[in-house]
Amino acid sequence: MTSTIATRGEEVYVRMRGDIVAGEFRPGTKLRFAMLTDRYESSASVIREGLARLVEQGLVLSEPQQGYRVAPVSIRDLKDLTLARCAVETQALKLSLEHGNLAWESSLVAAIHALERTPIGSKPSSGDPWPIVHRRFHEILLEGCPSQRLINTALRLRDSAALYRRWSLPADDYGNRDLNGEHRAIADAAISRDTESACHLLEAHLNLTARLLVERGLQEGFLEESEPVESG
Amino acid sequence: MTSTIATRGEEVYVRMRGDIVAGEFRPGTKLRFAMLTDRYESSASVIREGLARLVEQGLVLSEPQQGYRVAPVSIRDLKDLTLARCAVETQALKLSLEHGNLAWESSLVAAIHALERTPIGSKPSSGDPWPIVHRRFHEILLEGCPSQRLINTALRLRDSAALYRRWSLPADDYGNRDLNGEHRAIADAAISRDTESACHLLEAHLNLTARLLVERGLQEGFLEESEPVESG
DNA sequence: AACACTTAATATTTCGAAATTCTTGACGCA
DNA sequence: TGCGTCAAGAATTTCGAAATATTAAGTGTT
Repeated sequence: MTSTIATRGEEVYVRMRGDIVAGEFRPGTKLRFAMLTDRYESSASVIREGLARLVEQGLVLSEPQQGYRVAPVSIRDLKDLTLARCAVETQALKLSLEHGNLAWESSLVAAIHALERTPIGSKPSSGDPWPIVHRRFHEILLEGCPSQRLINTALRLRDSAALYRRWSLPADDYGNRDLNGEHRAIADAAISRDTESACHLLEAHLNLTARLLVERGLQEGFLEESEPVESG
Repeated sequence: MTSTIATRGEEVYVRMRGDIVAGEFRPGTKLRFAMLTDRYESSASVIREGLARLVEQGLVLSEPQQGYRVAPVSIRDLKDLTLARCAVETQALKLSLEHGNLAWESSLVAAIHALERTPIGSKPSSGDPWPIVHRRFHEILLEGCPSQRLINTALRLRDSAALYRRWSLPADDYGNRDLNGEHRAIADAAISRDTESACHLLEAHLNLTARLLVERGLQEGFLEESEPVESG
């Protein structure tokens, strides 16, 4: 099941990516080679290769001759990202509903079933299964789409958004929100092939998350309108 | 005007990318380090860094322990790509028409003016200005979109499509087609903020190109339904 | 001839150190 | 005190070679 990783570079890349998305490094922090070579037990060349890929995904920022840092978060960028996600995910969802076969429909039923029965973790922790089940649900939602590139684009944007979820939302705010209800509504619309409704519900779902993140982030004073340049 | 490039790695990346998009290397061909280090006068580490970024963009394929190769082309992938481009570009265009201001509108007028007056090159050559003006037109079309990420996504997909244009369409086929007319129609709809028409016209434009590429590619026997695994 | 095994050659991958650039802080001077 | 200069230190970037894996060739056996 667990695929063996062929090269050290690939392994380092996967681990770095996982650490960033999981929130091991705070957005905006400098990623020093001394630390990285120590942590991932590889030479600078290999680390650098992984960082290059992460830069391309927008998870890491490159500052020539000054190294790399975790992509900073900002309200401006969150709005930008949310707009892009709404655009891409609704289109992928539309195609998914139009082309998804019975097998896809069934896997979606399974996914919403599992999601509704997985308790929503109260605090961000690496052992919490909910984010994984949640991500899987949204992924399957799009999986009927015949364009793999479009699906990949959506998933990549989703991973960028994961940074915001991890860093600005104390998870007990989930309580104010009927997340299961939202997901159920989207799934039901999808299964009954109601493209119009499904897309609107998904868009509302994404926008609501973004709005809550902004409100919560502002309270914490963590998200800034302008991107931070310095950070200890 | 020409921005100085900060690191050798960045320069190598830009050159490799340009060479691939311009069609210096045939799709599917192996990119050997001996050749690359010689051509770009850099060590393997630097080359590898650039390749990692290109892999992330889908322009290059990585085969662990067996090196890298230029992304192969196939009809299946062209359809996948075209579907993704229609989805993303129409959404970006829609947002662009909704948010683009007068400055954007003016630059679009300038772009279509320049495009109509640039002769369409008859054969693929690096000195031909038309592809650049053409790309710029489509780029500006989207530039009113408030989400930079969405624009970037569209441009990245467009670059992947450039490989197909370069490798399967002998350019005299452009003659059968009123390209200027298509572009003019899109621009006019955009300027008069007719979102519906503009999106449909753009989608038709992209689909027609894809259809012609398939027809032409099949004639040449170059594009294959399945991706080639071997190539001398 | 066909196949398995071993060996040589070739290519990729990784490392550790050298080269380069940036950052820091002290010093001299207005 | 404030400011520019300059050296010392620290970090990034690049290289060239060592290590590892793959491919090709050769040898012997059936």
